[in-house]
Amino acid sequence: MNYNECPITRTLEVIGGKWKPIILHYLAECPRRSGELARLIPHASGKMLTQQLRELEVDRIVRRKVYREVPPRVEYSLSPLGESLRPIMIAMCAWGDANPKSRR
Amino acid sequence: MNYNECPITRTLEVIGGKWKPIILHYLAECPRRSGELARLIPHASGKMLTQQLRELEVDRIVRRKVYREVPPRVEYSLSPLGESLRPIMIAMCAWGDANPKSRR
DNA sequence: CAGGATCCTTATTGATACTG
DNA sequence: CAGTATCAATAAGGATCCTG
Repeated sequence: MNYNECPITRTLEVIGGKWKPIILHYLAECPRRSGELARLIPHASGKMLTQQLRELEVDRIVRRKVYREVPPRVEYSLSPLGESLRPIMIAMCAWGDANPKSRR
Repeated sequence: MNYNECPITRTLEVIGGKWKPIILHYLAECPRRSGELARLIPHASGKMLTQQLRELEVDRIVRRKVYREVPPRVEYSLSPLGESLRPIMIAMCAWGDANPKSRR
C-alpha cells in the first residue's frame, strides 16, 4: 500500500480500502450498529467489515462507542475528521447518481 | 467486484481500482504517454498500469490515441466522461493536502 | 516504445468455529 | 451481538520473455 507522493495518495491511504467508502457513506447518514452495517453491506463479510472499521478507527476517521450491555451493543459514527471527508462522499454519490450502470 | 446498491457503488466500480485515482489525477493535468505515467507512478508495475488503463478505456473514462510512428507512441487523455470525475479528484486532492501524513 | 502472454509468488478474502 | 482466530480458496501482483 505504498503509493507515490501526489496528494491524492494520502486520501487513498485512508479511504482506499475496498469497503471504506461505502461504510463511510452509511455512517455519514447516521451512526450505525455493527449488525446494521452488515445488513446494509451484505457483500462484505463480517470479517472484512470489522477489519475496515478498525483501520478507519486507527486513522481517526470513525469513532467506536461500546455500550456495556447484554447483549453487547457497539455503535460507529464519523469523527470530526471523518466529517471532513463529506465533500468527497458527496461528489462520489453525485457522480454515481448521474452515471448509472445502464450507460453504454 | 459486486457491491450493493448505494450510489457510491457505481462510482467505485469505475474509479475503485488500486491505481485509477492516481492515473486520473495525472491525466487530469494533461494528456500523458505510457512511459510518462510509468515514471510518475513508479510503484505500479507496467502490467498494472496498462491493465488499469484498459479498464478505464472500457468504461469510457479515458481515451487512448495511438500515433502510428516508429517507435510507437501512445497518448492517454480524459474523455468527457472522465472530465466529469474532476470534482471527485479535486475533493480528494484537497483533503490530502489538508491532512498530511504527519497528523497523529 | 508500448504492451501482450506466461509463470509464479504474495496478499486478500471467505468459511467456519469459537469467546465474552 | 460483536468480534477473534484459523485455515483454505482466490485474486492480485511481480518478473520475465516476446512481438509489432
